[in-house]
Amino acid sequence: MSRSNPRVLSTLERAGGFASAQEVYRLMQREGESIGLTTVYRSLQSLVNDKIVDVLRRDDGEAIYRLCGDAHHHHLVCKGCGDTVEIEGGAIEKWALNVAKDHGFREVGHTAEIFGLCSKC
Amino acid sequence: MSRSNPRVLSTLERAGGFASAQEVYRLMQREGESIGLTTVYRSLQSLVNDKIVDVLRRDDGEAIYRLCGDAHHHHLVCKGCGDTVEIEGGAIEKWALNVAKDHGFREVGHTAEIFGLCSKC
DNA sequence: TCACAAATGAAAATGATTTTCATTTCCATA
DNA sequence: TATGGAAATGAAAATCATTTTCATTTGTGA
Ligand SMILES: [Zn+2]
Ligand SMILES: [Zn+2]
Ligand SMILES: [Zn+2]
Ligand SMILES: [Zn+2]
Repeated sequence: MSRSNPRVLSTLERAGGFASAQEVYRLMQREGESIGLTTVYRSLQSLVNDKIVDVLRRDDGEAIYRLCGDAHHHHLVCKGCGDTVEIEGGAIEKWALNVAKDHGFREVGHTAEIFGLCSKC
Repeated sequence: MSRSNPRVLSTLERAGGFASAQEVYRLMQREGESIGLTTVYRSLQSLVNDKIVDVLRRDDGEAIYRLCGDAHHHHLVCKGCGDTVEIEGGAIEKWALNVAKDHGFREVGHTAEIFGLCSKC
């Protein structure tokens, strides 16, 4: 296993929220950083192993990474215009933990998203 | 949009639990059915559109499909072995509705999934 | 300086999924 | 029954994220 290239972590921080390996790579290129795609993948994997970043999957299957420390939140998305509101998890956080615990699961995570039509649509 | 080939649904039933498109295809081949991989993919997509099957992602990103009861529910999935527990929404249903209403949204829906490591993993 | 391990990245390989497109199957209507 | 167009089919090619290979570079301690 190789160690993570610090510039990858720094770029993921700067990206804010979730970013895929490809996006991190493109972002670094755009900023003139010289790095190989392979190193981006290896670094992100390493950061996941070290539990410094979280990894999820987009609907299309692409892996997306995010700093674990980032404030956890969810989204309320308008199906019409795409407007998005960041919302606190609130009740759902406890619900997810309780359900998981009831079934003997550990290292628990969750995803949740609300969608509908906003007042303008 | 094409309609689902009924043999695909029948095979997915027989598979029990989750199966990927590739697995459904291999299973049909092994049973001597003549079908193209493309048709398997198209049929599964169509079944998802019609909400007859659920689709999730394995940790490696491969899409897996499964027959889904009509009742609205959520899933608790083991990241290790893929075991899945169907769970009632409970608290999350109200949470989603309330959050949406607070922001003036209507025609509200939501997605939620819990994942972790089961007691056997 | 030397030797050796770790890091790097270009290019090829992998593997799931999608797209293309020519062919076949259905089906309604004349 | 014949026929024309729509829908379904599937083989092959294309796509695209991710992994693997492997030769080269870099870092580090003796
Ligand atoms: Zn809107
Ligand atoms: Zn949450
Ligand atoms: Zn498990
Ligand atoms: Zn629900």
